[in-house]
Amino acid sequence: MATAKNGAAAAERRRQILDAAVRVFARQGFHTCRVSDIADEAGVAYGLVYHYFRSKDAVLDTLFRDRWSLMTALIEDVDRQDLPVRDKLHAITSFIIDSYRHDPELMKVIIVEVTRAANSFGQTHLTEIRKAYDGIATIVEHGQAAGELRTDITSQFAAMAFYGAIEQVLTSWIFDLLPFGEVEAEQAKTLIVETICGGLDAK
Amino acid sequence: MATAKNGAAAAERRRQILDAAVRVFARQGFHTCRVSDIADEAGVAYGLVYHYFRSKDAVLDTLFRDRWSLMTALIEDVDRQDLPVRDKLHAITSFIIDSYRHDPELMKVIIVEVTRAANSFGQTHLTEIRKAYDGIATIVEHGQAAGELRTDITSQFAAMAFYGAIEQVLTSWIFDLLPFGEVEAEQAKTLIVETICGGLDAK
DNA sequence: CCGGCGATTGACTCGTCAGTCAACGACCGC
DNA sequence: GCGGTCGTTGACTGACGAGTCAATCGCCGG
Repeated sequence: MATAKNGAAAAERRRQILDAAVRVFARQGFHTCRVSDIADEAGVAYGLVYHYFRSKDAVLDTLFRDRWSLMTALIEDVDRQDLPVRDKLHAITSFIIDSYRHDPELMKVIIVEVTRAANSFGQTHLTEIRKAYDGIATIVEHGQAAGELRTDITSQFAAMAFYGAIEQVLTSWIFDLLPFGEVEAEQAKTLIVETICGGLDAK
Repeated sequence: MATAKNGAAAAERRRQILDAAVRVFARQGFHTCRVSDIADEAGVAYGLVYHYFRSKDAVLDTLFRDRWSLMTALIEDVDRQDLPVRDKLHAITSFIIDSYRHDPELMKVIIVEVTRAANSFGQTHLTEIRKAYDGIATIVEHGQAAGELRTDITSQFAAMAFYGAIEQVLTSWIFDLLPFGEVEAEQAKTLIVETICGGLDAK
């Protein structure tokens, strides 16, 4: 029967395939890799991938959803706290950058294959992606209401600029356009918030 | 022989195919469309696409290079002028947004299929893309040297934040996350520069 | 008119994979 | 140790689409 042990083993196998998929997608890209590459990387038979996932797409869907839901949850959570806007935005930036530091391959896949691929996969997840933007916009609105942020820049717009800056920095790390390390990661957190809130103008 | 008339006719045919490709890529995406879709859209035979282009990739390459080279040229040109940094950044923002206003489908293709698809096509054009980032960074450096911009934010970083903000706004238009029109386009130009230079903080 | 050359056509080839499925194996309860 | 269930295997199929190429067209110079 489907005992707890069986369930755990199944979850482990599933994880094994997902982890392999992350490595393969990061290395070769979703479109360029074959399902057999994932199976080989995971050390399982081709058909087993289809035992755990409906299709190749479903594997990427799972990777994206599992991770993205954490982010939207965090955004909502942060907004509920009683903090200065800067701290809220810093918390979001930290979360994203730490996600990258912790698992660069997974973040590469999510950004390159989903978030930035709004034509193919992003289209499917547009609602979820939008949810993150909207959450950030809400935070900005609260900051505006509290008099912390200027009101002549719409919250939707500010959210796009903020998120766009973060994603561009991650992308520049992913493709080695800017150097990445512990130091750079910490600096980036401050710099992004500082740029967006403080602006580039000399004082 | 290859007379001037023949040459002109050939250029026209080539253009015809390129224009069709823009429409098809914008509608269906590069990976999802077939070469026959481009041929059908252009009203020519399948094989003719291969008479004018080495491969399907070459069509997209051409579209990207033709447009992107204009942008890097503009960036270099703007930097040579004696203007306040804000005006320089405004000029770049204007150019990109006007490009979108003038030919949204072409810009959609370039952003979605190349710039934001650094894994597949972007990889091929990484050098050209980088050239634009570097050009913006140079402008920031000159602004810093002139005392117009703060120096505690590195120019590379500032360039990423600036470009990232622009691209995110375009992306939000492309996928109908924000409304687009003449008014929004003009507002966006000011807002992007204002956000990046002035910052979101209330004064 | 004719010969020739480049433009144009579209049926065909050929490789590539996503997804299927029939068979095999390991484990468990009885 | 027997039967059954579910995890696992990997060869196979069917669809699809990029790129080829031999045949046709139409223009132009002689």
